[in-house]
Amino acid sequence: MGFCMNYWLLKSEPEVYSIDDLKRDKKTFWDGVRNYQARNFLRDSLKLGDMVLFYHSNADPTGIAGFAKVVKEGYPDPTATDPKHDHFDPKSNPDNPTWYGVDIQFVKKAKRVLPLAELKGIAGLEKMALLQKGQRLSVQPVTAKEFKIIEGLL
DNA sequence: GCCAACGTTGGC
DNA sequence: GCCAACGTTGGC
Repeated sequence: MGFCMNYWLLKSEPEVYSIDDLKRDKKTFWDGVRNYQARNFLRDSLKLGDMVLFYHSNADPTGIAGFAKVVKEGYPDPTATDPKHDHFDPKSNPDNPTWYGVDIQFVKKAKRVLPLAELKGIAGLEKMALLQKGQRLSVQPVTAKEFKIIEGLL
């Protein structure tokens, strides 16, 4: 760890699950991702100790609300095969899981939500995945440089 | 609530 | 394999 730590951005609608919910729970299973590209990151790329920017989408304001870290690497998402669950996927097979999640732990709340509109104007973030046109992925890589710029503002 | 940008589905 | 129709995401 440390050596090859990576950084990520996870989006959540705060009305569904906010940074305050994570603060209360201390730790949560990041479930419900049903997009293959995001799934690949969760299953293959998020590693123990990686840092996470917790992003509030569909919110007022939308933006970076806090920090978390990965405390358990990808494992199958049981909500995908639970017919009673909102995130049930009738096509997924419990013997060959399609959908994965990770456990994240609360690190800290941002002093203030850093709004998307403000991120767009910060030097050094021009290439950030979040700011690229049409970027809707709910799990995105962040570079060390981008992470440090944002950390320095919060 | 609107709608652009994507992703997925399914007929052919 | 193409692509139109449909569903979802998410900023505004």
